[in-house]
Amino acid sequence: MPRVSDAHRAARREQIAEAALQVLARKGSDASIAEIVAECGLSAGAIYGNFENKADIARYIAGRLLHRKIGTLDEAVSDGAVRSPADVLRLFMSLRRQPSDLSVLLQFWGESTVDDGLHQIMEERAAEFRDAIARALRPWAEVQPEAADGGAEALARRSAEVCLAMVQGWFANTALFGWLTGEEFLDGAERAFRG
Amino acid sequence: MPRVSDAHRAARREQIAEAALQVLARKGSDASIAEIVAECGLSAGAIYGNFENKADIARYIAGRLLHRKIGTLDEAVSDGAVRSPADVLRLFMSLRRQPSDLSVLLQFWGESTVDDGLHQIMEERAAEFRDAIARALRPWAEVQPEAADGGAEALARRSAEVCLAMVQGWFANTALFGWLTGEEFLDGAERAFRG
DNA sequence: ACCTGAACACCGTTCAAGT
DNA sequence: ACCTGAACACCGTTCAAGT
Repeated sequence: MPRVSDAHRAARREQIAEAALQVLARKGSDASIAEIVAECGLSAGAIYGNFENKADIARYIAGRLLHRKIGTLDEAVSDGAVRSPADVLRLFMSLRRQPSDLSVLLQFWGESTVDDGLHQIMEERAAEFRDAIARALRPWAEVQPEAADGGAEALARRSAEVCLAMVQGWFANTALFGWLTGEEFLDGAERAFRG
Repeated sequence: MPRVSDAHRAARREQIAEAALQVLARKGSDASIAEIVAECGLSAGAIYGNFENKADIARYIAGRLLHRKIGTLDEAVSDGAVRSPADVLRLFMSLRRQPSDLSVLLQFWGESTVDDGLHQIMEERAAEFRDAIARALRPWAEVQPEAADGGAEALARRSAEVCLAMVQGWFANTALFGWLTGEEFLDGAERAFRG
């Protein structure tokens, strides 16, 4: 009878991950299992019955965190309107987002450079995110003069890679320094790269 | 006689920091004092005689790491030539740089969201870096039509903020995914934001 | 004055004993 | 079947004893 057990297990994992996310946002790499135990109301043993180890909890959270962001973007551009890279970024940056999520995302970037399992998850999610942006840019790419020879897909993809890198920059800059709103960043980029 | 002692102390700190940088690049947050001890050839006690604690070593390394990058940029633009934001970024990205430094920098970003002392160092260095870019952009800003009414300094500063955020994005994207060379990123940005 | 390394408190992980 | 929490190995930090 794995039905009940699976649902129970999924709920427990979610309960533990939610608690761990809170503690990570507060303490970062100083987050201890003892604190996660206190936050989720279970025991140390229960955590290790549901996750392989501490790094495994981070991997689970990373997958969920990025998945939500991507879904929200896909939904917002599903009307198929013509949107320039700046338009798509403006749309994405205007979506509601928790500042503490940004902190945890930056912690995951740092961990990724050293934890192969986490790195693989980040790469998968980044590829999904890039593809979502490329889909959103497709109508715009079709009407660009330099893509007349059938290169619209390549242009959309390359532009999506650039957009993703810019989102990363805006995330890092916002989480660390808070110098620029999304508007200011994009307006500034348009002025600086106008040509 | 603090002369000999100070020089000795500075050399010891450098020796320990250099060893810690190697271990951080390999192990990230799993780096242990025992490994740093093995790498630098001293004892645990010697480390705590020269640094307050493990986080203090990271702060010391962070200060040095970013300081070198800024100095190199300042030197490269000291001729005062007119350079657009894309030119300045192209110049900076072409400067030699260790990939392992990028990994450690990303780890520091993650830690910064949770370690106030490290965060303060990152903010100071980022402000220096932004000011260096703004100085490099000043000749360009002077000849922009929209800055005719004396707003050249404000334009240079705002553009420098945008450039720094883009460098952050390129660092993160390169360290994590390696999708784009500096050239491809800048060319793509010019095409995407041409207007 | 500076260094060593055993000692201490704490953390991640396990597993025998409970329900 | 799942949970508990004491027990273990290991890590960051200290400090008495060495030179």
